[in-house]
Formats: sequence, structure tokens, C-alpha cells
Amino acid sequence: MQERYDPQKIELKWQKYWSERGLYKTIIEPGREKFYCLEMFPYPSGKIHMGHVRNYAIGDVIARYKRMRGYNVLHPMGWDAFGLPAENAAIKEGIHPARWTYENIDYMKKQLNRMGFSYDWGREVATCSPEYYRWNQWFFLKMFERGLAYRRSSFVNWCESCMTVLANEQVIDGRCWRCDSEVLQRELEQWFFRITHYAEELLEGCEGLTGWPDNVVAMQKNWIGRSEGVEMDFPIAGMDEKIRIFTTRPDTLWGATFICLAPGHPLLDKLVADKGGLDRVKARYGKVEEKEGLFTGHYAINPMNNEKIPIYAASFVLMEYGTGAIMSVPGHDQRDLDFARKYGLPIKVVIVPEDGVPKKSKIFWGNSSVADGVEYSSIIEAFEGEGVLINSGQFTGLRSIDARKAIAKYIEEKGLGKVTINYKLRDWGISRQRYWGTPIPIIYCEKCGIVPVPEEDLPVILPEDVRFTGRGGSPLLNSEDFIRVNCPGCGGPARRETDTMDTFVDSSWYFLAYCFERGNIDFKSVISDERSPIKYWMPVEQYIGGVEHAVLHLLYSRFFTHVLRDLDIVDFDEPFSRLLTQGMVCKETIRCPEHGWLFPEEAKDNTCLHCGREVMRGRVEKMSKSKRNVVDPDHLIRKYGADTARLFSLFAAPPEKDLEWSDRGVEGAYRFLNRLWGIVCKYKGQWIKGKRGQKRQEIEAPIACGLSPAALSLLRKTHQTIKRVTTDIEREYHFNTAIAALMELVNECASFQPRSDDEWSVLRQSIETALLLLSPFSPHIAEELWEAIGNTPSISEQRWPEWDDELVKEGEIELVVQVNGRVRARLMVPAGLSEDAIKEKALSDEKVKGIIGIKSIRKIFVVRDRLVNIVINN
RNA sequence: GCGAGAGUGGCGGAACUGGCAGACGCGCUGGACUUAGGAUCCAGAGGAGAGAUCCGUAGGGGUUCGACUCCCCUCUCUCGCACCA
Repeated sequence: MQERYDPQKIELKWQKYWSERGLYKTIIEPGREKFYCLEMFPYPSGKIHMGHVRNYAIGDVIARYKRMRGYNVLHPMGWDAFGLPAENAAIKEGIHPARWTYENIDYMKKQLNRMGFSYDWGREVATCSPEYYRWNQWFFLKMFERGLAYRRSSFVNWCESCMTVLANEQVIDGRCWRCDSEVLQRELEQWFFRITHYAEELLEGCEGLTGWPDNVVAMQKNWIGRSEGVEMDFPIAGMDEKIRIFTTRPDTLWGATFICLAPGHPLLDKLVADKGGLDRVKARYGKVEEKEGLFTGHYAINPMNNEKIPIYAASFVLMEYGTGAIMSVPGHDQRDLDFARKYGLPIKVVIVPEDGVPKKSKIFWGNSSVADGVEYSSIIEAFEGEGVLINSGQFTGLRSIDARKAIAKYIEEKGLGKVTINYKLRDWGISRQRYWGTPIPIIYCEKCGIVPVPEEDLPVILPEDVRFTGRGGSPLLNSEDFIRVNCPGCGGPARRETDTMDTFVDSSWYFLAYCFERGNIDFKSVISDERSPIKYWMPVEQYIGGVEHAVLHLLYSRFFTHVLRDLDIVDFDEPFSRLLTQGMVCKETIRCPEHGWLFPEEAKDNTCLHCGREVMRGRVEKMSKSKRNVVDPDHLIRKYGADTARLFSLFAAPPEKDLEWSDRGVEGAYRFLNRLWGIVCKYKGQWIKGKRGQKRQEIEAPIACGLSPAALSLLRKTHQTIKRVTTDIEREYHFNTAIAALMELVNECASFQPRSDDEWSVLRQSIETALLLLSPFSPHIAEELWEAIGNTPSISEQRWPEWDDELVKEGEIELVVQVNGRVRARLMVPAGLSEDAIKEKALSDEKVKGIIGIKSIRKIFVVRDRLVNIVINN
């Protein structure tokens, strides 16, 4: 054993050992309890970053811990390999996306292995491989058969100069992120997945997501956005047309003073003569700052009171939600009020607060005018709360909450409309005008129309010989070999769909792919096979990833799971039982007023080395290249090794919180490992004096009696640490406190001097325990030292240690004595004292006696083994 | 605006169902060993005070023998959604 702790050497040694023995390969063992531990797979961007390190360190601790607890652990890794950066690299550097991607995968895989993560690489997937994406196509066909995949035209972000569709994230202030030209809304035929069909189910399913963080569940619910209301028709005066509106507030129907249509509403073509005016409204569509409207010259009839109210086109009304038309109630909706004030439209109050109108209300300007309830030009704030109806026909006097139901019922009975439910959730547009993605398996034939690619022709393979120019749209458009195809229906000439799928499709089911051994992905036989690997491995017990996927990826995965359940491919509703969203990795930024963000080495003594100005320090932000506050995992490993990198990223903060990177803190973690190394090294050759900790209880309980106080204390500390580390991991994965407990144990080991064989046994078992507890966090050094004290590898095949409750208990405890809630004395007393004995001890303390004096004792509260509080009269 | 969460030393963060606030680590201070210390080891430390003691978990109120923890109000910050009728 070397004197000096050399992480490079030992880490490579043990990584080789693990890999050669195939220690982390997993096979199905029926009857043995399984644990599926999954971390979100990375996009192969080139190199791993600290966010990956943290995410995968968390997952690896859980996987290693569960293995030691005896579970059959599935812990796979793969690559979310389709996507834009590869295509951009092709355009910029002339490298084929496939080459770029696979080279990145090779490098990143080495990095992950260098971190010592315990993956079963035998199940690795790359979504860009035909064996993988053929199942995207297969699922698509199944969904197409069921009407869950369909085609319609819709508006997309279009860059005229790049000739391509842009995702919303690629539009920055209305301009293309690449060429800065203005982005247009263009109507294109697109493929959609009918996720809205599952809106209700996905919402109800949220109730079952008890192992998910509340905020993620809330975000999912919010995104689905269910709201109940009424749809009803308002006839247009003098025309044989009706306007269908949706409202969640039928209780305000008597307060409707105008109708607003979305700028894209189909009726507007008939109603509006002033096309230029309509264009002005359209131009403001979707822009929040100011509402723009146009009077159509027509009126609608409110079926509740037969009032004639004007019809407007209004920029703020969304075509995509509800019916694209609303009744406007300016008295009780702020947006309607803003619009009414701008265009001088009447405001009617039909609901007042139950406990009366407050004085100086901006809502009700003077009580006298409330009574007539007609018009209030001075109202500047709409009353959106609950209250009592006024001026509302036969419903006047009802509470708004009851009126909603009563009026909805009335509307249904009179046949004026019906109760409906609306969702914010939209169908998922999956078409991308890109090369590097899964081809959509559809053929367009002039005779037969839209024809799905027959199942036996899958996969539709991406052609490799295409050119990447960055212009003229997707390279697939210029690949004649790809496009030209015979129609599977009539055999005549036809052409392929050239759009590819959104990469979120790839990641919606990859957790199912891992259930199969590499190359054996097969969903066709799963339907019938009782011994399906999916049945054994799913669902995922623990999923770990960033919150940035709280909605899209997680919702899509849930959607896919529901669809596959309806296709009889899986037999459960929810894929992820527990979800942990780890916080971001952040670091201090340094900013110079002249030169912007600086690297740490560009600033010395708080001055910029370029210009000598004072720099701004202290803002802690998410690591990003542009802010120059990133830490490169490669450097970190070279300097301290993977064990330190892992340990620090788990120690600095609980996993769900943001982690502030600190170079000093890393040093601290490194020091700790060095100290542990030092202890083992110091007694090199002497460990044999101590007995191994195999049959712990049999050895320890008897020897405990004859131990010196220091040895007994170390033995207790050891058992207390097992308990603390175990419960910290089990309960919410509080690795930071688990590691703190381990540090305490190691510190106590460091100061312990064994003087007899029994004491050697205590020390050896304490160190062994520390190594076992440390092994999920910093596995390499744990292996090395485990071997160094005379055990046979591998430590990761050992069982997790158990604590002995008797040995956790302290013999003597410090009793806190309070008088009227203030600490007045601390007494060392034997543990387990009775209440009476505690009272007596406390009352006989000289200091306590002095404080109490002649005052009378009202009551004494005792918390056994902890504290006593004497309440006296003052 | 709506929804979710957070506020504790100089810093990251501990404190299980109400029971010693500040574990562990960083930084800091003093000391030892050193040609040297940005290595290592030992000791110290929330603030105020010479002291007994007092004050301290964003601020204010409440419940309680006892509150970081429970209840009410206010403030600040972070995140998500945002004209969703």
C-alpha cells in the first residue's frame, strides 16, 4: 500500500476490475426483488458537464446502495442521440451528424466510466440507431391505426432565410436564433399525436404520483389546464349565424356587454368589411402589452336577456382555446374591462361582495350607483371574486358559486348550450423539417392519399448520402433516392414524407428499451409473453433528472405509457414511481464592467486583469459557458479523482437543491478521503490484530462490556453512524447529512488508539463499516482500502451493514435543565432514568436550587433522556 | 395575476413526529512542526458584554411550560405558467 493517496492509479485499477468481472451486468432473476434506478439519458453534445456529474452521482449512490441491500438493480445508460446540434455541426464543419454523434458518444462514455458509475452497458441504446428508431416508427403506425397520429395544417415558426421551421425556443424576440431574420407564422401540414385524448386520464393520474415532487405534479396539472364551463350560442342580429362562446363564469351572463372574436375566427370574413383594420388586430395577436380591437358593425343577442351587444374582433382572444370567441363581462373580468375602457363600451355590475361594497373601492365607485347596476365609467378594477348576483333576472340574489350551477343547468334545459370541459393542453406536433431525426413512416400517393409504410418495411432508414448546406430546408428534400418510392397500396409512383419526428418522441419510451438486452428490443412479442422483461423491470422505482423536463418529457412519457397500455404492450399506467429532480450546479460569476463575464483567472484581487477596473463578484448562477463559470469534469478528475468529485457534489447540498460549486469545498472532500487513507496506511500490517466484522453481534455484544470508555464510544459511534447513514439515504436521499455522519465517524477513528486485541477489533470494524458506508459515494477508495485492511474484493458485493439498537444507545446523556424555558444547567446522567429520578436530579442541582429559591414550582415537564423544564411562579 | 417553493453564523448547509439552534464542511483566528507553508497536526469561535447574563432562525402578532418547527399578517427572493375567458 502506498503512503500517498493517488486517486488516478487506484480508480483506473478498480474500474478495470469492475468491468472485467462484469460486476454491474444485470439479468432477470424471477422471484428476486428488483429495483430500477434510472437517470435521464444525456444528449451526446461532446463532453459531460457538472450537471451530468451530479445527476449520475446521485443515481449511482442509489443504485449501489440498493445493490448492497440485496436488490436486483437495473441501472442502465444510453444516448438521446438525435437532435439539432449534430446537424448544425454538419453544416458548419462538414462532419456527418452520425459521425459527430458517435464520436461524442465514445468520448462521453469514457468520461462516465472514468467517474466510476455502475452501469450495465449491456443495455445501452442510442436513439439514432435504426434498431432503436424503428420502434418510433412502429409506435407511430400503431397510433396512426388508432387515429392517435393524424395530420392537419397548423401555424409554425418559419424562417424565410433558413427555409425551415423553428422550435419556439429557437425564436428569440421574434427573430431567428441563427440568422436573425424575422420569424413568420406559416401554415404547414404537420403530424400530431392526439395527447388531448388522454388529457383527463393524465390529469387524474397526477393524483397517483405520490412519489413525485409537488411542484412537478403542480406543473403537470397546470399544463393540462382543465377548466369547466359552458358553451353556448349567441345569435347574430339580422343574420342566420350564431357565435359559439365558452365561459367558466355563466353567473356573469347578465353582465356581458359585448362579444369578442379571435382575429383568426372564421366568421370574421363574413362580418368584417374593413380588412385593413382586421389586419391591424391580427398583427397584435399574441402580444400582451396592449389590446387591439375592431368593431365588426354587427350585433349579437344575449339569449339570457335578449340584449343586443356589439361584436368585436379582439387581439387578446385566442383561437386555439375554447371556441375562439368569448362573451365579455367588463364588470367582472379585468381584460374585458381594459378593452371596454379603451373602446368606450358599457360596464355592468352583476355581482357584489356578500359582505357589502367596501368604501373607497376602485371597483364600485360609490354605492348609490351599484343599485341601478348599469354603467360605471369610473370603474378601473373588475371585481373577479365571489359574491351575490344583482340585476340577473330570476337568478338575482343567488350566491355566484351556486348561480354558476343553476344557470348552467338552466342553459342545458332550455337547449341554449351545454356544460363542457376545456384543456389548455394541445395536441403534440411532432413534425420537424430536419434531417437528424426519425423519418415519419408515411408515403403520399396521388391515387391512394396518405399511406402508412407497411410494418414489414420498417425501419425507414435515414439516407446517409445527403448534403448539409443549411439552406433549402431539410436535406431529405433533396434526396431523390429517399423520396421516390412505390405506393404500398397501388404500386404506383409515390413520395415519402420528408419530415422527421420531434426528438421528444425518442425519449418517451427509452426506459422501456433498457428492459431488453442490447439488440433485443422487441415490442411485438411483448403483448403476449408472460415473461416479458418489461413485466419484470417496470415501472422505474427511482427516476432522477433535472426539473427542466418537469412538463414536456415527463408528460410525453406518461402519455406514451398510457397509449402503450391501450395497445396491450404494457400493463401499468405510470412509468415512474418516484421522481427526484436534482437542483442545478451553480458557481460564482465574475463580471467586469468593461469586459463582461470573466474566467476566475482573469481577475485578481477583485480587479480585471485586462483593464484594472473593479469586478463584480458574488452572483451565484447556473454554470454556463457564456458566463465563464463552468468547471470541467476532466480537470477535476485529473486533479482530485472521481471519488472526490462525486463526494463533493453529494456533500455540498441536498440533491433537490441547487448546488453551489466551491473549489475550497472540493479540497475539503479531498482532505477527508486523504485522512481516511492516512488512518488505514498508519496501521498497515497491523489490521490483522483485529477480528473481521463478519458476525458483528456475536463479537461485539460480549466485548462491549470490557472495553475502555474510548473504545466503547467508538463502537457506539459506529452503530449510530450505520443508523444515521441508512436512514438519511432511505428518507429523501439526504446524502449530505449521511456524508457528514461518516466524517464524524472517521474523525473519531482517527483519534482512537487501540491498546488491546479487542480494541483492535473495534477499530477494524469501525473502519470497515466506514468503508462500506462510503462505498456508494466514493467506490474506488472504498475498494482499495477494503482490500488494504485485509478483505477480499469487491466491497460492492458486500451486504450493507446493520446496526444494533443496544449499541446505538448512549450509556450516559447530558440532561438539559431548564427553568421557565431557559437553560440553567446541564447534568451528566445515566441514560434511561425515570421521570421521577430526573426530577430529583434536576431539583437537587445547586444552581437550579439557587434560581428557584423560595418560589413555588408550578409544574415540571420531563422529556426523557433529553431535557427537564421546571416552571416556577415569578 | 395564478401556481409551487424558499428565507437560519462570514459562506454551503444541520436540527426526525414542537424539546440544548448552528452538526458536518469551507473560510477565519491562535499555536505546533518547518528554510518555507497555499502541506499536516492541535486548539478556538453566532452576536453583545470584563462578568454573571442578555440578544439571536426575514419582520410583526398568536398558540404552548417550551416554537427554526404549528396558526395569522407583512416583506423579500427563486422557479414554473401566463390575455386559457
